Amino acid sequence: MSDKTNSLTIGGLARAANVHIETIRYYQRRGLLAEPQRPAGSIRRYGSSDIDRLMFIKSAQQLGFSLDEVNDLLLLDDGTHCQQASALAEHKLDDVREKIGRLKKIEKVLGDMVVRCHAQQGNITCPLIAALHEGITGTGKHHQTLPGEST
Amino acid sequence: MSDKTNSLTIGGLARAANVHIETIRYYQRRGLLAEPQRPAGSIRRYGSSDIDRLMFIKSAQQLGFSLDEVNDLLLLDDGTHCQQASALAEHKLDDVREKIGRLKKIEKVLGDMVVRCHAQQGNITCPLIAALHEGITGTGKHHQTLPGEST
DNA sequence: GTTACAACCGTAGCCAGCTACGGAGTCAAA
DNA sequence: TTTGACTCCGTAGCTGGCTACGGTTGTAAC
Repeated sequence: MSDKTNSLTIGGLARAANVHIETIRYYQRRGLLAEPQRPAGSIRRYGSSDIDRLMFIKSAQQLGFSLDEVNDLLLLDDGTHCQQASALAEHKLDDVREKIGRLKKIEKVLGDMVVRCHAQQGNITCPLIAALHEGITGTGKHHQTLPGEST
Repeated sequence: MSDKTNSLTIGGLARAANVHIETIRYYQRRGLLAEPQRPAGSIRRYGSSDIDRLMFIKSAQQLGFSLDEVNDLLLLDDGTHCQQASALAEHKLDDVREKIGRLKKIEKVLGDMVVRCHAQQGNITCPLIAALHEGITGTGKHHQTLPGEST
């Protein structure tokens, strides 16, 4: 898991991978990143493989994978499990497309409201406020009992 | 704020508005919903205006407004502040469009990866895993120090 | 050898939006 | 009048991904 030049301190690793020290610790606690042995009362040292791994994690996160999902991807890290890896990606792609779909519905509703507001400038009843009272339909999932659902 | 028929208990209001009792309490603590007076050692009663208000909140939430933003909208609830209200909606519309844009970039990257995985079935190095190692660019905001940023 | 900066480590806090718990009080029906 | 369901209220916990704190130990430069 580590190369021959494990010379970085945790601070050096953080700078090299452009993450916070506490993020590294957090990933170690989550099991995403190994904690190197401490050589007899000394401090831990890190190498370029740790930088790579952090970059991998960050890349996957940018694509919308949660840390749990990143963990799954890391298990397929040897590159010989292409089917499983692409299945994860396809699943994520579905998620992303569903989110886009919901956001587009929201975009339409909001856009229509704004247009109506601009058209009715001066009118006493605001179409936007009125619409909120009447209830919005068709913006996708009910948010009722679905916390963590972000727009 | 309340009509003549304040007859609902909090449980009845929750059923009528299709929210959890604890959600109502939470909104009261947040100041989104008034707490009716308790008539001398009795329990609180709610009316249809409270149902309306809950529906308003839920509608706005479905459009992606945070509870703080919903609070702002509720201040414009008399319908005579159409400009301010539509300004909030336009701002939200910008947010939504930005999110759509970022998700579309992610969709493209993920989609390309999946296609390449399917094309290279059997190859030893998985294109997806390789891409994650090489780093992803152009998927929008850096997630570095931006928690709460959801895909 | 001292000083100042890092690393280590466990634990607590942050954000939003709830959700749960527990003990006490209230209400309505039998 | 008792029973059982409901309300009240404060407070704690949950999710995910960090971020911060504070006391102790290690390290490197002068």
